Amino acid sequence: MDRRLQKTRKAIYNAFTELLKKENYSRITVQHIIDLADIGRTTFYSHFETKDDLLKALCTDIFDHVFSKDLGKEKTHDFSCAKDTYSVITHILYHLNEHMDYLPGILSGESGDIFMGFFKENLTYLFSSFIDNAELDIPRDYILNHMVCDFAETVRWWSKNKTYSPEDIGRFFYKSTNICF
Amino acid sequence: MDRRLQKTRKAIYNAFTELLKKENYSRITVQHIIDLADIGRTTFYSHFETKDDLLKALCTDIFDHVFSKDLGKEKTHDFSCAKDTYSVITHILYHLNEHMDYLPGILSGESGDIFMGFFKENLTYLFSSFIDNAELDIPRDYILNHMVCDFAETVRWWSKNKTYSPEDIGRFFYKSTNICF
DNA sequence: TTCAAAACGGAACATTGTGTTCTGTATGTT
DNA sequence: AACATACAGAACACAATGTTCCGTTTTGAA
Repeated sequence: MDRRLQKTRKAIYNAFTELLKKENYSRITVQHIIDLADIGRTTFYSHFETKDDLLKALCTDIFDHVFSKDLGKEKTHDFSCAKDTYSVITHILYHLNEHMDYLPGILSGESGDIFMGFFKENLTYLFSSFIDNAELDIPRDYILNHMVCDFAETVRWWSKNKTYSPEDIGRFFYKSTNICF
Repeated sequence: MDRRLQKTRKAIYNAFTELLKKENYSRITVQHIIDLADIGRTTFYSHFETKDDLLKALCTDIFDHVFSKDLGKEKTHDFSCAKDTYSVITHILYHLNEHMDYLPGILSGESGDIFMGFFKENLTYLFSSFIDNAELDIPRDYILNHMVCDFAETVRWWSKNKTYSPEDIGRFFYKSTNICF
């Protein structure tokens, strides 16, 4: 409720994402964030325990926005219908696109693992409903991991080839991943 | 030529891989390596500039062994023949299996990026010959990245599910990647 | 066998980044 | 206005890195 809390929290977020546009997560120090956000050292550590903690909070925000908001009201979707599957994927890509300017700064090193952990967790939940009818001689877990990593790596590739639209990327992914779709 | 050089170098390597079996790369300090290898601090830094430098040297060793040794004499292979492609993949998996006990310690964080960088570089070179005949409406670069990441992530998955044989993993990969094979 | 070059060991050091603690000030809520 | 708390700033302890200096041991060649 205290405006000060939200104000400094936002200042930290802005400084963090701003720095991520120019530099990789691992090269950013807490001091950089503090300086750019123009706050005291104590203040930062009263909001976040560590730099990783800040990153996790940012990831939570991103994926709450990307997944729950859209996919929550998509209960009507019929995942056995290829068109709906495609539209869900494109929707996710659209929302990720909003964060694309600072995503490359996260997608490497330990921070990449943290981000991908959140991403895969959400994707696993989403994709697991797609393959319950599969009866291949390949472990279900392998297939699920395969699809999730495939999509996640597609996004990583996209972050390095930003000329493409969400629709393009969705199509690339959809066409190259034949299994269970 | 100096036996001391090779002796301490081997001691460092052994200590490093031994520590990687129990702990992630990022948690291992130079001091740990020094202690286990039973060498002086100065000695370590006369061999390797940094901890990352040591990792890169290890990666070079691994992939020189995995790729060049086997794939060098496989010039006879006809990559348009599916059977040969499969055998090449299985061969790579066989050799990677020799390092599987300490691979999980590498495959996370910054060290994972470094390892994957070497791995993907080799895979890209290998796979690029597979898809020159493709005329899809998807960027060639995307497809190549797709296949490389697919295989790399398969190995990563394998490192967490060690109950499977190289043949199993080769089959999983081969069956789930339809494109260009 | 001798001897110079080198590799090694050990201790100390500067540096960087982290996370904590303290004290005093400023701000928001009631 | 008054109380609570969020903030600023400086100082601190701690951990890990990479360097420097100096003395000792080993190696390979003369």
